[in-house]
Amino acid sequence: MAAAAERAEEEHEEWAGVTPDAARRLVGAAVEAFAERGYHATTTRDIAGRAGMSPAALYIHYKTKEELLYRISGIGHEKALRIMAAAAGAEGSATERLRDAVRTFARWHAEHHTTARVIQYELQALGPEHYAEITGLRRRTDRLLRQIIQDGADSGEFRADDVPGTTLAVLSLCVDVARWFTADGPRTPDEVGTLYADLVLRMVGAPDPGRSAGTPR
Amino acid sequence: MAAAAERAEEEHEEWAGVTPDAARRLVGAAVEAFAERGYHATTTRDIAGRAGMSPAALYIHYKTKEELLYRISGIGHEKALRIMAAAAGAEGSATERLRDAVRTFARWHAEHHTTARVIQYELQALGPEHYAEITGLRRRTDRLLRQIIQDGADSGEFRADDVPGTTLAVLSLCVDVARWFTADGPRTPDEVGTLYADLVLRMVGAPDPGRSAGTPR
DNA sequence: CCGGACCCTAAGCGCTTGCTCAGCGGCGCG
DNA sequence: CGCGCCGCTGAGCAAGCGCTTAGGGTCCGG
Repeated sequence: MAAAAERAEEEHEEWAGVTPDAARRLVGAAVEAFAERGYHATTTRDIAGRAGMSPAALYIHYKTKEELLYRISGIGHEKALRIMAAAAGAEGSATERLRDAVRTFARWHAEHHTTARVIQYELQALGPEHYAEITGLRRRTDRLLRQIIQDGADSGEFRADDVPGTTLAVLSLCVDVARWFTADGPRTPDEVGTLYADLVLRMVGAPDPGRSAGTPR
Repeated sequence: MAAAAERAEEEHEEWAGVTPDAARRLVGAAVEAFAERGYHATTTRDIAGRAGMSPAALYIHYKTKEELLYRISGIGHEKALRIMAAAAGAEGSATERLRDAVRTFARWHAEHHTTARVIQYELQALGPEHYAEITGLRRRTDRLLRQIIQDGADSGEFRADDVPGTTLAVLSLCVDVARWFTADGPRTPDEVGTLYADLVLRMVGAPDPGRSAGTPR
């Protein structure tokens, strides 16, 4: 029991904004459980147990199990949106911004693959109005990425005939990292990020730097 | 041939190998339900109801609900493997084989997105030994694709420093089609296949054939 | 007419689920 | 010290779950 509680708590303090302490422990425990077995296969007893408390304690901090998922999804998608926004709003060419966007976005999905798995693959378990709200966040992320690719296509840096389709593919690539990534795999989150950034830049037909011909920094 | 009955079940033609008729109807109903709500959120009563029979009838044809998922996963992954094998075993350059592999593999995931969603995203609900068996099929699919990319890298057609990583990314791209594709979206399965084939060929740095209306740098 | 093989159903069993509620213990404050 | 507050628990409820069982309708060879 105590071991389970400690393990839940040693997780990243990505939930630092959640108070009080018991509510935060519950979020951490729920993310772990949802990522492992999926929302519907996880019981409230399991979540409470991992957080080191009785099943009834969960309902002091959250009205329902679905509200827990909603809180997790909200925080996670807001974080993902901020990452994309930081890259999209930076100075630099479309190539530089796209590289940064894919690198950081894919890296986050690898590093926080448990959280990412929950927020990307358990969405359908949300109630209709919560689902709609979260979908709005995703659409904003999508628009930011699409604008980068559109900019590159307009300026001639990229060769993308189908900007929405290419955007979809890039986003799909990054998101799906959460499905296959494991901490004990051969790649670090950093490596996944740079690999994916390289692959995507070639996918959009960006000029190839540093490979055969050196480019001025 | 019971033409009328078969036409009524035309949605589920891909399960033609499943007999008797009631067992096939159950498979079709289960795929539909699993794809919509997920394995754990689907009840045996729902499956039986969609198939037009009582809950108890399910257990005449399948020992458990998990066995239904196992049958579905087996048939689906064997089909996916055959598609990949056909492309990998064809005559032609690595470029031609990769284009064909991605085009047909991605197209199948779009056209049969309900089945694909179940077999790719509900795997964890299988029991350990069934899971291991299905994972073996996936590994064979992976190897076939990796060999194509390796061939292209060896012959100099592709520029892929990280062959396993690139293989993972390509497979991930195609599989994830099942997650976002819907029949009422703007793209047909055929269009998804050709778009993805183009994107992947550029991703591996294949020489650019007479491109359409691209804007040369 | 029989008698069993084959499919199917109505009813329901044992269990787990999400969630509730009366009450308890330790803390801060008067 | 006494008292209220609040986070929490033990016990448990109604509902729904996967799955079982006893039996009924239909067809067929005899």
